Amino acid sequence: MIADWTERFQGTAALPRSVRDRLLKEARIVEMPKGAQVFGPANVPDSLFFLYDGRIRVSQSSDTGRDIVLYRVDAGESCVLTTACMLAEEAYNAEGMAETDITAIVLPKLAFDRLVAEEEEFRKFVFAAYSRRLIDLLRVVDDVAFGHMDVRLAERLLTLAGEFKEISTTHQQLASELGTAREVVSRILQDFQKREMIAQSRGHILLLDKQALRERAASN
Amino acid sequence: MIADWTERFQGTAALPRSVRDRLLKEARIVEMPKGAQVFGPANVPDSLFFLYDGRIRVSQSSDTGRDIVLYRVDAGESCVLTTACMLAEEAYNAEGMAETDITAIVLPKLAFDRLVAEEEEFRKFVFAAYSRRLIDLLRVVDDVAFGHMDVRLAERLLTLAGEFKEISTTHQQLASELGTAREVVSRILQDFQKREMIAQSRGHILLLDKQALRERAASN
DNA sequence: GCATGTTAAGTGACAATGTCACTGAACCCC
DNA sequence: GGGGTTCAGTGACATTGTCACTTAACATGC
Repeated sequence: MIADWTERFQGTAALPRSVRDRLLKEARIVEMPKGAQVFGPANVPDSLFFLYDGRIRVSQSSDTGRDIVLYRVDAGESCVLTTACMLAEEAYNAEGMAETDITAIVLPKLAFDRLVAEEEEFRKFVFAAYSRRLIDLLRVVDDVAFGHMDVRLAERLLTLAGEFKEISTTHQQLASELGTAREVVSRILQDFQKREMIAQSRGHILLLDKQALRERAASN
Repeated sequence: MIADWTERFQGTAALPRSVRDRLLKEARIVEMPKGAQVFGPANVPDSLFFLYDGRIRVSQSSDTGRDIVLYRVDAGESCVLTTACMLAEEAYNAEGMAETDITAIVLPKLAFDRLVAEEEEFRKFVFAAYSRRLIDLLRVVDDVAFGHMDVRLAERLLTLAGEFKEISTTHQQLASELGTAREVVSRILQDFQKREMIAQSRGHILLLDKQALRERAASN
């Protein structure tokens, strides 16, 4: 069904045919349905994880029931947080959740080690993945510590909408994106509505004035 | 002055003598005074950085003038954020600041690459360093997004004091540790003072009741 | 259709934190 | 010991978080 997944990743596509053939033998292909927990506190992986298709949302939960999204893993990327936690063997309360149906490549630790040692391209790929996530997290820290909620929400609405004008999501889900409470999201969305930047109905938000949202997202 | 720095790092102490001798030739030893900026937005490093002696505080600044401490690099650790940013070649506004006089080992990227490729021990060391920092940042996100300020402050006071009872720091510096405003720190410290958990004088805080502080740090 | 249960969203009061403009106190240096 | 500088205290107010609740929309079974 997947002819040759090594095509898909920057870190593997450039490798010699022989190495790729070996990888195809060593790795398992795993499919999971939308909504499945890919990894989590009760589910620490012992292998390396490369996302072939779909999208994973990595979030952190507090004991008080609030969540915050740390970053998303897209197709073609590796999920280094699993790697990190595997290597550090430390507890953590981050969770990876399949946001769509996903197909992933699971590479045993041993094969991963050999690849990192032997193949510079792959090594670059892995380090770049780590760096990317570190920088993602720096951004999250910056937002949470210093950002204003209306700005962050406007930004997130635009991101979630992409090229479309409508988002299917609840206030609670948006709150979990940003690490805040539902009531706060409701308040701000009401304000946006009053200003005719958006229209709302149960479970849906229509972005009426993306330009205004962009301005809000860029301010302060 | 430094006989053989390769003794000092987990990633290098276990290497064969020949490799370590080569490293001693390839790396430079750098000393910086307390207060110096080790790296920063205007000062992106092009080499790898291992801290031989001293301590570095890595913090992030907002445009509004507030700061937050992300983590500290202690002697024997590497500073992977520089690595990350070097590799990602992305802008970032984190800053490394020498908290004491420091002595560091600066390894050219090429030598680093070779070492990662050839030496498993070193590779483990580097990955562990990355993982550690990722997890440090997860902790920061958790604290900032979900933690209460009094709890975080109590915790930080205990950490900064270590085994001692007195801390020499200003309210402003504490605020910069936690990513909040000086006034907030002042308010909470006044409360601590009223409860006789601490005593204050200009530039100094005396921890009178560490047990109470520990309880506060553990609560909520 | 309609009753009923469930989930989503709205509301008001209050607490915690962030921001601003200012005052007062401690220290430093000549 | 006067004058400047840094540190800390203060009150007013804005934003955000928390709580307890109400109201509205949808889903389901009858």
